[in-house]
Amino acid sequence: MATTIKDVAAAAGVGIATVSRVLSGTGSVSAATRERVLAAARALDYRPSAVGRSLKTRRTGGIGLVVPDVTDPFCAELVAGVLACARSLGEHVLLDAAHGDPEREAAIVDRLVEQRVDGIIALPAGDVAAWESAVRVGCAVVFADRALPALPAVPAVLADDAGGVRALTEYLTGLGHRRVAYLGAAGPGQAPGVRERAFRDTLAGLGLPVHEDLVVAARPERDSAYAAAAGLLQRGTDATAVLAAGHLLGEAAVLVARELDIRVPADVSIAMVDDVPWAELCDPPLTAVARPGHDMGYRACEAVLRDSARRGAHRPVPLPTELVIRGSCGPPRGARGGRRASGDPRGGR
Amino acid sequence: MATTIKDVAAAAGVGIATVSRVLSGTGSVSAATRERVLAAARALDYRPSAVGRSLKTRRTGGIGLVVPDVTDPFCAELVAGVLACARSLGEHVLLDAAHGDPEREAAIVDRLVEQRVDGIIALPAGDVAAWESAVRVGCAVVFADRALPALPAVPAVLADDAGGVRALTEYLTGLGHRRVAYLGAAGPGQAPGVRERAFRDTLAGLGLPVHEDLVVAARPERDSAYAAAAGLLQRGTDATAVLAAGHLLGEAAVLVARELDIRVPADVSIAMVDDVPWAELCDPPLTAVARPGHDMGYRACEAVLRDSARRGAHRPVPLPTELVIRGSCGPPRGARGGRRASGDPRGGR
DNA sequence: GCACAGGATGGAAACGTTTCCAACGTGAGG
DNA sequence: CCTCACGTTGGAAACGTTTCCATCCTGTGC
Repeated sequence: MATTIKDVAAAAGVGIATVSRVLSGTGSVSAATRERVLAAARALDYRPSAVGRSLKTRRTGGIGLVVPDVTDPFCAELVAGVLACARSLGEHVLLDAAHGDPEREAAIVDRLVEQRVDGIIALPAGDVAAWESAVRVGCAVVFADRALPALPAVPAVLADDAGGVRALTEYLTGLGHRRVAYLGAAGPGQAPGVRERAFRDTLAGLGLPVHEDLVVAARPERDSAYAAAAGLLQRGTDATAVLAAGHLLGEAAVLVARELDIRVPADVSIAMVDDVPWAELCDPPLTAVARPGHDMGYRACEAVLRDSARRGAHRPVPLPTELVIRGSCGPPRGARGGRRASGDPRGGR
Repeated sequence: MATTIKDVAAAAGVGIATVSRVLSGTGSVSAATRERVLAAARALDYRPSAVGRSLKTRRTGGIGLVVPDVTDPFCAELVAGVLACARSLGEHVLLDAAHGDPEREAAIVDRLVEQRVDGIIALPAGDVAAWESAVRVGCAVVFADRALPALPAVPAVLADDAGGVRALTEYLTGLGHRRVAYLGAAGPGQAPGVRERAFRDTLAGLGLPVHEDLVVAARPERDSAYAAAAGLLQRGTDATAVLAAGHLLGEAAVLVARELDIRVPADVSIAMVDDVPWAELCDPPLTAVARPGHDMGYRACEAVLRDSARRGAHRPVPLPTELVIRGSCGPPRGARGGRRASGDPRGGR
């Protein structure tokens, strides 16, 4: 059915080795033969089969990409970066979404290994065993955006989240806020993430107390984020600013504030990590920490191919973030009216 | 280096055919042998090679997906749908972005054909030749979201864009608008798209005139959209409502309106096609026509695999859209006699 | 006790490439 | 005129599977 190199060889009246040489450009062939082969290939609509080639060359030219969710703007940006790099390096990309489910992630990784991708890039959900086994069978793996502490040997391309949160915390406190809420902390049983730690450390470094009641736990999912934001903003608005640890948290904060008729930034300032497109569209535009998603994807792709060439030169320098100041943050309410931020009651509106 | 089926066979003391039978579950093997093989496979960390298998079975289990841009929320939604279906059908997905460039698209399609994907799903950019050649060599192709008029033989999964625009147009005129602008028309030399045609037809059907000066051309790209929106809204605001033909156009309209201090919906109503997440976040929340991106992706994936089983049963029924009414549209300014903006039936906050 | 059915098993071919290696001119240098 | 080098060329092996087919063995029915 499908035409193979053999058909082309027969049609051109040459051996298959010659066809291969012509089409791959290697070796030497006379100009006349080359023309004949090319003509035959064109006439027969011949498309070389990558699977035959891959079997022989032991390289598929594919790289696997595992993200939590393609519809997440940050993930999408990162995917775009990987795509861009892959294209420029002549590779293609196998994409799948794990949706935060380690089991699903394990299944995806297994499949990618079976497919013999040249390398895998992942925003890991946490299935340590699957990743271990992947690297054990010799698959190049690079993490992006976040790493797995249990697997320090796997290179990771990270953003300077801590620096971003620090800049944001300093900015808010610099505006006069003394009761800054942190939305998106780790749950009771879990270890705090880098962002939460940066938040706490920055406040501590500034000699300011961390109000534990303002550090609220939330997973980066819409319902969890919304519930947490509602819980935070409903109970008398004693926080004068909210630092959302991710764009889903920020979205929730904006939504809840609007529903509760809390004015931004007059009543409460809001800022978040991740400068997604809608940050500029909402009213007022949201101040955010931009993380270089595209760049991270691009670099992860470079790294995974470099690594697949077996030169494991880790470059653990985190990529810089940028604080993008828009209109959603101002001085704490009452700061200009004589009422000091310290004993600020829940006067509200 | 990598362990193959031969190694497993040797380790288990059986033939490779037996290993294959055990691992693929076909044929009959004694329980004892099965255990021995399984143990050997586990001990050796054996991962069957999909490329070997694909070569023999002539199916790769991969499907190609070509979109304009992964960072576009609608595309991302569609990709997610394809991913979901592919997963449930045991396939994997090769993704690439053409960025509206036919040449790039052709290169991507060529590569996917080389990779011997079981089928290709695409939001085509327009490279007719590449698609023709792909179907000629026997590759199953399904278009999604838009079709290529030059290739009527390729099945397409479409949304009822015309119905959506009609609903939106009727809604706006129903609010009393007589000067509705259409943002995102085809350029001078090009044929109008389905949406523009639906807009015109609906007005005509209502016995209302189409104001040609309010039908402004724009490509669905940020700069083009912004320029068009600025051009439209700056020249005295003679339009009382803007129908944006896509979310990028809608975004531009919102941004320009804010910069020009045009109140929405008091001064001008804005609505758009594509109910992307930020529509709910902006202020006021944007009325939009929701198109089932996820569903379209899912169905396109089903169709392409059905089709690859060579049963080309086209189902050209367009998927329904839904008009999601939020706060960005109200009666035209001055409709109530004075300049009263409050008392809108649709309170835009 | 013997033929036969049928389950279990291994050998080998095939899938479509790439690439090593041998063979075959053919022209040049001795 | 012979040899040697070199550019061209084709055969064949290898890559890792699946699967057809033949073989072997164990019961079973007569």
